[in-house]
Amino acid sequence: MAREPAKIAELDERKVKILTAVIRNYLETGEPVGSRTISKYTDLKLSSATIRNEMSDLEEMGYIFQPHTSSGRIPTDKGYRFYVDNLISEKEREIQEREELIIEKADKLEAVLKQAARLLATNTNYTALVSTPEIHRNKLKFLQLSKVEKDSLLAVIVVEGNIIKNKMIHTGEEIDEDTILKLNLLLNTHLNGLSLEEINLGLITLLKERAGIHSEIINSVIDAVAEAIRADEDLEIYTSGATNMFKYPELMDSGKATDIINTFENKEELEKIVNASLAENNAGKNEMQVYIGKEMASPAMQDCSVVTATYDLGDGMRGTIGIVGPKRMDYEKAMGTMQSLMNQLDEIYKKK
Amino acid sequence: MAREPAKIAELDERKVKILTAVIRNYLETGEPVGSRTISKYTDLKLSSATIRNEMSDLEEMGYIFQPHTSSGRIPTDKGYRFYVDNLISEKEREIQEREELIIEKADKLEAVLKQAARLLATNTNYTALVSTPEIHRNKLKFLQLSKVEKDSLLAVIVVEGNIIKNKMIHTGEEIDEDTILKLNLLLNTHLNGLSLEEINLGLITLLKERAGIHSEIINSVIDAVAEAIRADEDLEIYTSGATNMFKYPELMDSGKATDIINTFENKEELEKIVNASLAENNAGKNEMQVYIGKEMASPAMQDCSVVTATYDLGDGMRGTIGIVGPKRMDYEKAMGTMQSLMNQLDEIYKKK
DNA sequence: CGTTAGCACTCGACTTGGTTGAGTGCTAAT
DNA sequence: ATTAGCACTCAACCAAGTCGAGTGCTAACG
Repeated sequence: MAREPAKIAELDERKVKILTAVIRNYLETGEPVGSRTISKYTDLKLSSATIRNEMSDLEEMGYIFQPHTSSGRIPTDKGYRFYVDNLISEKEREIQEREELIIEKADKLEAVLKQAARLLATNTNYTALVSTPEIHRNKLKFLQLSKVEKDSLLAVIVVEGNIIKNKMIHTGEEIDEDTILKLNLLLNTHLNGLSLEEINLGLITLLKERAGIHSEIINSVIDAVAEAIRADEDLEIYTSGATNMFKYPELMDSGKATDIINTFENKEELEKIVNASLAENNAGKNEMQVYIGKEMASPAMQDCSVVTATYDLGDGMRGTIGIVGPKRMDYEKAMGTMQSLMNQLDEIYKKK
Repeated sequence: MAREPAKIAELDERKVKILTAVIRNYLETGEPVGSRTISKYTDLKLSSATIRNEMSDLEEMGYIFQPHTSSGRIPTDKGYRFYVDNLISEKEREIQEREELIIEKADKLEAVLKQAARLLATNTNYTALVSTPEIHRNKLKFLQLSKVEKDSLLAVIVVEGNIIKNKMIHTGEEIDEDTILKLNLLLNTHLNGLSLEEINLGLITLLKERAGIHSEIINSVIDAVAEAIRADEDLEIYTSGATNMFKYPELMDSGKATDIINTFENKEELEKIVNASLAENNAGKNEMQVYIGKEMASPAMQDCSVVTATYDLGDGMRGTIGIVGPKRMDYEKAMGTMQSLMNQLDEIYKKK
C-alpha cells in the first residue's frame, strides 16, 4: 500500500540496464533468470560473473530476489514498481495507437461497459474489471406518476445524467386521473431539482399534509425515489476473462489462481480495488494507475498486478476499468490497450 | 443426448443392489470402488469374489467401468442415469423439505434470480445457473411520452408482466406540451394491447400520417418499442459459485475444471443447456430434468451433470434454473434444494 | 580497480528401480 | 451358485542417483 517513489538516482546506468533485462526476460518467460542469460541478452558486453556481482547488489537493494538459493532472480514488487514508473512511459505512447479496439456502438451504457470488459480481456489475455458509474450528486430531474392498472401506479424517476428508474406502486384502491394530476403537480413543484440529501423529513411531512388522504402514496413515492437512487449506490462490477488467470503457471501451480478467481466473485474485494483507484484519481485526472502486489488492499490479490483507469462520462458519472494480471504482466501492452479503450470511450460519449 | 429409458427389468435385484452400492460409494468418496468394499458395505452377505463376478456382468452391460485395468469401478453415464431414474424419486420427497432456503424479499425479479443462484451455489457447493425469463407474447400495456428536457422526450413502455422499459428520444427541436398530449393520445389509442407482431408496417404508416409533421417522433417511438421488446429476447444467464468446480479433484486434476469454468463465461454454450431444458419442459410442467455427461449438448460439459428446473411466473415469463456439478454430484441434495427453491419462488410470485 | 575465469557448492527437476497395496480374473474346491 | 486361493496388474509412493542451471567466492589479469 505504501508506495515509495523509487528514484532512478539510486541506481547507476548499468544496474538499470541489468534490472530491466532481468524484468523483461522474466515477463516473457515467467522463469527465474540467471546471470548467463543476461550476459548474452544485453548489449553491454559483460561476463556472467560481473553480472552476478551486480545482481547481488540489486538483490541487497531489494529490487530482485531468488526464490531459493542458487536459482535465477525474480523481480520484487519494488523492482516492478521501478520498471513501471521509470521505464515504460516513453515506449508506451508509440504502441498505444497501434491497433484500435473496435467498440460497436451500443446504446446502453451497461452494454458498452460489458463489451469493453470483454474486449480488454480477449485483447490482453488478462482479466478485465469494470465498475458501473457511481452516480454523484444526483438531482431529481423528472418525476411522474402514471396509472397503468386499476390499482397500480408507475413512478418514473429521472435523475441527472439521464439515469432512469421505474417503480410500480400498488395502491390497493383505484385512483382517479384527476388525483394523479394533482399529485404529479405537487411532487414536481416541491421535489424537482433537489438532491437526495435535500429531501428531508420536513419536506416529506409537508408533502404528506398537502396530499391529504393520499399521503399513503407520497410515502411510497418517496420510498421509491430514495430506493431508486440508493439502488445505484452499491455499484455493480463486471469481470470478464477471469479464467485467463489459468494461463499463467506461476499462479496456477501454487493454487493462487483459484483464490484469485474466487475473489472475482466477491464484490467486497473488488470494491476495494475500484475504490482505491477512484480515490487516487480524484486529483490527477485521467491518469492510469498501476498497483503491484502488496500495493493492493485485497489480500488474495497480492500475487497480481492491476492496471486501472477512471472513466468520466460527465454528469458526475465516473467509474473504474481495470486489467488484472500476474505480476509479470506485459505492462506496456496492458496500459496501451487500456489507453486505447479510454480514447474510444471518450469519443463515443463526447459527441453525444 | 439420446436418452434411453434404462429399464429396471434388465437387472435382477442383486445387481441393482450392487450397482447402487457402487454408485453411492463413489458419490461419497470420488474414488473407484472395489469388490471388497462392496462386500462389506451392503447388507447382502456375499464374498468379494461373488461381487466381482456380478460387477464383471455390470461392466459388460455398460453400467460401470474401470478407469484402468484392475482398479475399482466407476459408474458410467448409463449407470448414473439408471440411478437417477429409478432410485431417487422415493427418497427425494422426504428430504426436500428438510431445510428451507431463505430468499429475502426483493422487489426486482433480476435481483431475486441472482440471489437464488447464490443461494443454490452456497447450499450445494456446486455451480448455479439462472436464466432470466424469456418474454413470450408481450403485449403493450402502457406507453407514454414525457418531456424531460427542452429537446428530449422520455418514452416509458410497460409490457405485459410489468416489464418496464425506458428510452430517451432526442427530438432536435423543442416540442410543446400540447403536441405531446396529442401524440400520447394517438399512440395509446392505436397501440395499446397489441403485441410486437401486430404492430406492422400498415399501422406504422397510419400513425405517421396522423402525426403529421411529427412523424419523425413516431419513428423513434416505434423503434424504441421494438428495441425495448427485442432487447429482452437475447436472454441473460447468471452463474454463481463457478469456482466450486475446483473442489472436486476428478475435475481439477485433469484440468477439466478450467474448461468448464471457461464455458461458464460463454453465453452460447450456456444457452444450449438452458434451451434444452426449456424445450423438454414445454410438455410436462414443472418437472426437474437431470442431464448426465454426454446427454448435454455442450461438449465441455461432458464430465458434468446438471439438474435443471423451469420456473414459470405467469404472463409467459419462464426461465431455467440449473445446478451444475461433477457427475458424482449428490443428486438427492441437488434435486431437493432445487425443489425447495422452486417452492419458494412459487410462493413469492403467487401471492403477487 | 574493475573485470573475468575457474571452481566448489546448492538445489530443484528428472530418472530409475524397487516396494506396497488395492484390486482384478480365473480356477478349483465346496 | 458360492467361495477361497493364487497369479497378475497397475497406480502410488519412496529412496537414491544424475543432471544442469545457477550462485558465491577467490585468484588472476589488463
